[in-house]
Amino acid sequence: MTADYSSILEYVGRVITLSDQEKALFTSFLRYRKVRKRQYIVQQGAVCQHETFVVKGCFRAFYIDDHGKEYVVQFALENWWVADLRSFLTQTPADYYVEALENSEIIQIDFDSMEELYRQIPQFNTFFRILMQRAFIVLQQRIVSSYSKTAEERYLEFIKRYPQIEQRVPQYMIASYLGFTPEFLSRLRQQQTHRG
Amino acid sequence: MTADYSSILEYVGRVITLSDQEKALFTSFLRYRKVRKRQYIVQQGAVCQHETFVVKGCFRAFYIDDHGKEYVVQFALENWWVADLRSFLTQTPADYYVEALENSEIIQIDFDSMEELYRQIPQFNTFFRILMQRAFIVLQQRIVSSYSKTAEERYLEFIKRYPQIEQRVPQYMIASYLGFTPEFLSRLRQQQTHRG
DNA sequence: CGCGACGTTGATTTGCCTCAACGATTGTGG
DNA sequence: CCACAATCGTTGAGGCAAATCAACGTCGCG
Repeated sequence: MTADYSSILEYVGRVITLSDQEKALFTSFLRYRKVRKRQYIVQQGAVCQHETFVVKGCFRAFYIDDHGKEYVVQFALENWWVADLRSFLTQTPADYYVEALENSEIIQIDFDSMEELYRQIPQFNTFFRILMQRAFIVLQQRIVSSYSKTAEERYLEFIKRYPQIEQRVPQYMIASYLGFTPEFLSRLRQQQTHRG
Repeated sequence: MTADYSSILEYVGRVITLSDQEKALFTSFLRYRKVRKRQYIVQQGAVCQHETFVVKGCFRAFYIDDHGKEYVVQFALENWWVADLRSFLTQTPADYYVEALENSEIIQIDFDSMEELYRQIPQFNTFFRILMQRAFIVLQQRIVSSYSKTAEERYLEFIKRYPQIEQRVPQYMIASYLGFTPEFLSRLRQQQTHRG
């Protein structure tokens, strides 16, 4: 299999600057993988072993509650990161599943390599600090949204912000991500077409 | 005014190790302030100038929508950080207000000092990376909670997790933080006492 | 071709909201 | 030190957004 790290190097390079030597060291910690649709890369109850960078394809992280109901926590497309972060950082059993929604190609780094990476190239602290700050801001906005807006407003906001996702994942997962039922999303969409 | 930086140094020291010289440099970037109850340290529409560490007292960050309705985004008690992070990082107008709920004492660092701090003591990248990772995890759990649990469950979870907050802030702010109305919280509490 | 996954539609229910009125407490200025 | 206003919590009646449950259509895939 050809491990092409150009995408992640480009992505990292937009935030921090690495020498050729550092790039080589960085990629030596990485593992390139292909996973098939419906395959899980994290399982609820098992320790999340890797941080995952999506090169190609699509994933969802989701939670299953006591009643067996699914809640989509996050989608991850090209150039996004996905993991059960709490599980990864504390090396304890995961709360979420992470599942491939398409045949995908990913780049992974495990816990020990991550520690080593921070030690050998401290700039990655800066990189992930900035990444986490951005992710935090988005999550905060999502919470305010979920309390201050109607289901319809959140749906319109979503398809405007992530038009690519809408095309690629089943509607019931989008409904779950937005915090309502697939039936209700169906009705929203029907109203849309009758009006617009 | 006596600027006592021991609380923040202890807090930082739990995550990274600093030499005495670095501690001195760090505190030279900081500013100690007292603020009175009802005072705003961030205003919607104005650039958020500082990251704020709470030494003593209590704050809330909140959003006001087009209809004038308030949404509490975050509480901050002793040893917590608070800011409008997006506004601070991008130096653009804030979405949130941050208001003191008690007479408080805080430690602040402004944007330029923050940049300088990262440059002169790179370990602070590690510090804030870890801080943001933890905050991210908590926010993700809050989103799942808001979709998977009833108002009552979220309330019970909240008073169990943050018993100190319940004692110190008005109920209508807690209701807002949890995403429902003060009237509904009142009814929940009435049921509680009739049952327990 | 047949089955399972997904989306749609209808009827009914419910969790929580809105609006309004009313105590209780706190704080403040005369 | 009292009167008055403002703030906060409570309670009731009625309403609505979204959920639930169930049935049915359809498409893609083995």
